[in-house]
Formats: sequence, C-alpha cells, structure tokens
Amino acid sequence: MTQGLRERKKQATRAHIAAVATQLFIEQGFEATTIAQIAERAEVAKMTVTNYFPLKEDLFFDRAPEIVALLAEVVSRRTAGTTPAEAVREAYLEGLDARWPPLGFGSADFVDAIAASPALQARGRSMLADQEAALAAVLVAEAQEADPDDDGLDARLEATRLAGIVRVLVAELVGRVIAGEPEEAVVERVRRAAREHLGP
Amino acid sequence: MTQGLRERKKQATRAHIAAVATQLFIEQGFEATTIAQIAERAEVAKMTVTNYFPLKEDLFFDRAPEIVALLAEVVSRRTAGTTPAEAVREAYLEGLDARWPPLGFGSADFVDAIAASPALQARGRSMLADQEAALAAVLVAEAQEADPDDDGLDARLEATRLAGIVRVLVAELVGRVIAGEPEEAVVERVRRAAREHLGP
DNA sequence: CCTATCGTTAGGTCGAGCCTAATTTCAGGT
DNA sequence: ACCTGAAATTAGGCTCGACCTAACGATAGG
Repeated sequence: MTQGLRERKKQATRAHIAAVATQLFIEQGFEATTIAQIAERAEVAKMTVTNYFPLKEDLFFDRAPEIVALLAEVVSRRTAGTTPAEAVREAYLEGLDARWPPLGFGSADFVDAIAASPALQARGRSMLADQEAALAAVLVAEAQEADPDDDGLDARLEATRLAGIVRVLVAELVGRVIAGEPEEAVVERVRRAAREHLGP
Repeated sequence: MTQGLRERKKQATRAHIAAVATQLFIEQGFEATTIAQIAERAEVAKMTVTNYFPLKEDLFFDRAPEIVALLAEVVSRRTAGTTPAEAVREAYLEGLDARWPPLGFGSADFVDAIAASPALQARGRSMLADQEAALAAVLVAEAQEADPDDDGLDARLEATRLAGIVRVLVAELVGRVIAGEPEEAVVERVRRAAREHLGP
C-alpha cells in the first residue's frame, strides 16, 4: 500500500517550496530573499512555508538530517573489529573518490551563499554540533556496553576528535578548490591527511 | 594621561547598559527581555543599546573577545621549548585550580540562560569557532615560520584538536556539576582527562 | 568662546517568527 | 454516494530584533 493522496501532496508541496526557495536563493542571495516572496512564487500561504520550514535557514539546508546522522551511521554500521576512527576514515576516503557533495564538492553557488550569510554559517555550525553529538551518543553507548562503569568522557573526546578532523578536511577542500587549486591535488592532500590523522 | 570625559562617559554608558541587561536577563530570561525594556530601564534610547551591542546576544556575552583570544594567547605566549598542547594543558590545569569561571565554574543562572535559548547557544558556538580560528592562525604562522612550504593543514588540525578537547572538558564539568556531582570529584576527573589527552 | 566632531535621540521601515480562527481537502466509515 | 472527523492550508494580525536617517546635544580642540 503506497502512501495516501494526503501524504503525497504534502511531500510534493514541501519539495515544491524547497525548489522555489533554492532558485530564489541562487538568484538573489539568502538574506535578500523573503519568506513572503517564496510563498508568493510557490503559490502558497506564507504560513505554509513556515509550517514546513520553521526557520528560514531550513529552506536552505533541507536534507540537514542526512548530514547530521552521517558519522553516527558510519560508525554504528561498521564491520566488527574495526575502530570508529578506521570506519570514519574508510567512509571519508570512499566519499572523496565519489566526489560526494557533502564532503566539500558542492557547487560554488552553495558555498558562496553560506559565506555571505552569518545566519547560514550559524546553522551550519549547529548541524555540525548535532552531528558530533549523535556520534558521541553512539560511542558512549558502545563504551558503556563494554564497561557499565565507563563514564563516557573518553568516548565524547573521541567523537569530538573524529568530527573535528572531518570538519577541517571538508573546509580545507572547499577552501583550496575555491582558491583555484586543481581538484586532483587537493583531493590527494586531504586524502593523505585523512590517512595520517584518522588512525586507529 | 587618563581618558577624556567623552571616552569615560562612553564606557560608563556601556557598562551601565550591560549591567541593566544582565539583571533583566536573570530576572526574566534572555528571550523574554526586550531591547526596548533594557533601554527604558537604563534610561537611554533604544538605538543607543543597539549602537553598543549590535546583536542582542552581545549584551549577554559581553567580554566575548577575552574568551575568543584565550587559547591563541596561551599558545603564543608559551615558554620556548614547550608544545602548544603542553601550554594549553598547563593553562587549563591552572585555571581549574583557580576555579576560573570561563572553564565551567560560572553561575547556574548563566548556564541555565544559555540552555534555555537557542540564540545564546548559537552565539556560544560562534565564539568557540572564532577561538579555534584564532588558535589555528597562531599555529599556522608558527609552522610557516619554521618551514615556508608548510601548507598549514596539520596546524589547523592540531588547533581543532586542542580547542575540541578544552570544549568537551568544559562541557563535561558544567554538565556534571549541574547534575549534582561533587565539584571536587568532577575537577579531579577532568584534570585526569586533560593530562591524558593534552599530550605533547 | 567657537565650532567641528561624535555620541545620542526620535521615529520609522522591514522581515522573521508566532498565533488564532476560519476554510478547504482528504480518509474512513456508514 | 454521503457524512464526519482529522489534517492541511489559509488569511490576517502581532511582536520584536535589526537597520536607517535626520536632527539634536554635549564634548574636545583651537
């Protein structure tokens, strides 16, 4: 039994609003675009936009949950016997080879929009904080499963270390590509750093 | 040569506004306090508040620059021959013994206000990001002084590692003290973690 | 004492976020 | 086919933070 008409219309409305918003953000920039404008162009009430996307930033970072869950998923789904750091390293290296957009291969428009908007930068930091917290939750749970007396501090420190490394490497890749360095060389550089620092 | 009357009045006005704001934040919470209310109680125009504190959050985190510069100062002023990690470790341990408020010994009112306000949490993350960037700038400069061909990536990773460890330890201390654990025990735990993880 | 500078003020605009009541649309039964 | 409850959507209004401008007042320096 597929979704009912109601649910399909909701998804369609949501996707339509997000698409219209993205288009306007590219045309005019994030700050210069108003919610009223998005609602008008999407032929929907202003309140409907707010219902689907409580904060204006959510219109830009739709699919945020995917990014937030990333590291926690990679680590919790890893094959037995490998460390969290190894799992993150392998997933990162695979993502690099696949030129996966969330690792820094996003369009210049996307990067520029964030660079131009303090609100988007703040939202990005919030997402990274949630990402780190989700990873920490996984590592703490693992640690306490192995030793019920573990207080989780070491696990939280490891989560912060891993999330920090990935964050810096993504920023490095974005920064250097924007600066004009050849993508191949940049990828090779961050690949080397990942191998060096994401040790077991 | 002391400051002129003009400058002294400015500082007095600024301090007065900040004091009034802090009082109101404690009484009513951050979100529930409006800028108009602060201006009224401080007997200044609304615009004057905005002039001194462009964002409402700045009224809460006055003295932000001090926190932002912390790690960079500690590292750049360290005695020759010690590593950045050692410098951070020693400064952190000294701060712990002194029960220095920025390390997590702030009042419960302060902590609660942040916990209750997404805007304050966002501002806090912004400050930590700036703190990390300032530290990274110092480490990158050192690395490139030693080797002009250094691309700074390892320095940035080290800055992220050090800033992350301190951030987690501060959060751990705050969280456990709020949860009711005896301060002595909590301090001893984070002290041990600092010695363990802030290695050379 | 004069005047240019700079802090302060009053008043207004804009847009995000939030709320409520009314209306439309769909789902599941009769 | 119809009815009813539930859920999505709408219209309209409200508050407040952020920003702007022109005028005002007090200080510093000649």
